[in-house]
Amino acid sequence: MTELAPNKEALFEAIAVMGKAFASPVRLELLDLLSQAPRTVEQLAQASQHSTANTSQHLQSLHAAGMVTRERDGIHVRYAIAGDEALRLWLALRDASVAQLGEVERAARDYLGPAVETIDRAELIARLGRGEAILIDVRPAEEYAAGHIDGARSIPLNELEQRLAELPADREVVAYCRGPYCAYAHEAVRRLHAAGHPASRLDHGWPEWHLEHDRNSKTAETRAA
Amino acid sequence: MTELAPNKEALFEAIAVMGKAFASPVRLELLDLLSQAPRTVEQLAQASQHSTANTSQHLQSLHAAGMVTRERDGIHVRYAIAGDEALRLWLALRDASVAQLGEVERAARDYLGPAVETIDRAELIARLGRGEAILIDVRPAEEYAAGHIDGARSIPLNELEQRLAELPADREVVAYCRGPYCAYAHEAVRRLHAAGHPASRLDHGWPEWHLEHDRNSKTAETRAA
DNA sequence: CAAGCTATCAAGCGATCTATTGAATGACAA
DNA sequence: TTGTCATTCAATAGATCGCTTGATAGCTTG
Repeated sequence: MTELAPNKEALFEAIAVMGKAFASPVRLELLDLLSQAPRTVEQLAQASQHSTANTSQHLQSLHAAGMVTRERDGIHVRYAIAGDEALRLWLALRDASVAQLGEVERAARDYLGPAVETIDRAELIARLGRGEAILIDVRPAEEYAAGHIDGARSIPLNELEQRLAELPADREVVAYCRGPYCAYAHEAVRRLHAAGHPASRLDHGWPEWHLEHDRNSKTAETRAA
Repeated sequence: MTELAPNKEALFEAIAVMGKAFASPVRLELLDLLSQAPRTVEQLAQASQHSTANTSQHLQSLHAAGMVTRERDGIHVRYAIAGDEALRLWLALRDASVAQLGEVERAARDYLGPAVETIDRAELIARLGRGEAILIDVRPAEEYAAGHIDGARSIPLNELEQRLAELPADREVVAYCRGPYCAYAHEAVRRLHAAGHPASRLDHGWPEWHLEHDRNSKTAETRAA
């Protein structure tokens, strides 16, 4: 057979750089945090419970793999996910893991606690249209500020009990958070039920919604560029 | 803030198992080979120029990550890509690498040689419909046997010169191979030009075509299941 | 310009990964 | 049963990775 492989290895080696980015739980956690909102190294270090130096090192791997962008902001360096393509890839890996590895699903179930009533995108839109429900974002306020579903109101999980009065008693509350494997919305629905308030959970988090909903506008952007 | 992270790590750790599968050039090469056709350990070891034991070890990582399936075939063990989801993920990672890392693209260009005329899916269908072109698959015969574009004829690259007579001189030849980063089709077009035959290259390989083309039937399958 | 803070760099140690070697398992055929 | 061959298991050295510590560079404020 004709020999056609002088540096085929180089090709796979280059792709493996990106693969390595996904090979560490720490980096995946950082990526997950960044898929909610841009953050500084310090914030990420604190959120992930690692030293600043170590966090910085992992962020550099992710940067080398093209998964995140880096930007000086005064005295800080702010990292963000590299774009919708990178976000899509991360979500695809996560979903593939869940689909193909049973372990992931078991780990998720242990972590999320008892099942709560869940509705999907179409059902949410229908209920909002009929004025039957109100939508709340139970993530931390900074993440809401960095991007949220149109029409949602920010009630971080740790403020939920004190702010129950803000929620009209006659309408169902739909809660969403970081994604299908984030426990915030599950927990919020359980607490609302405990307080006697009708509630359910949206099966998408902000990143999933963003990719799905802004697909048209984004592809238009890409086309223009 | 309410503490909600007893074993959140377990979740990322489980996802990282799949990530690790993509962290080694050797595993990526095996995955690439398997995305063309199922193969035994021995065949894979020979194709990738590694020892049998080493190849087997890497295949087990891929299996643990849920990326490949394993099946006894008499005295052999035949590995195959785990399904369209796994194939989709591999292609997504590869394409994302190419899009985001400049290095990959440079490595690819070095490897592929001078540019050749390339047409896309729609153009191929149009030309085939008008009877202007014939489509050839220049991959090894086993890969053609494991799956090929409907209507293509198998002419492995190393048999091309001897079989020029089979090609009608009045029709353009369109060649395809393993994918956009495989050199076979590029080389085939150059050789056909050298022999005075009009030729061009399809911008998709068999895996891409398969995912795109069989999408409808496959989602129907999934829905039925 | 000096102080104070954030992020990165550099070096080092332990843990993990990779490829090799040789032995063990499992299927087939005589 | 015995021999043979493909594959896997087990053990090992060498390389790489991951986290820590201490030093350095960059920006901002006084």
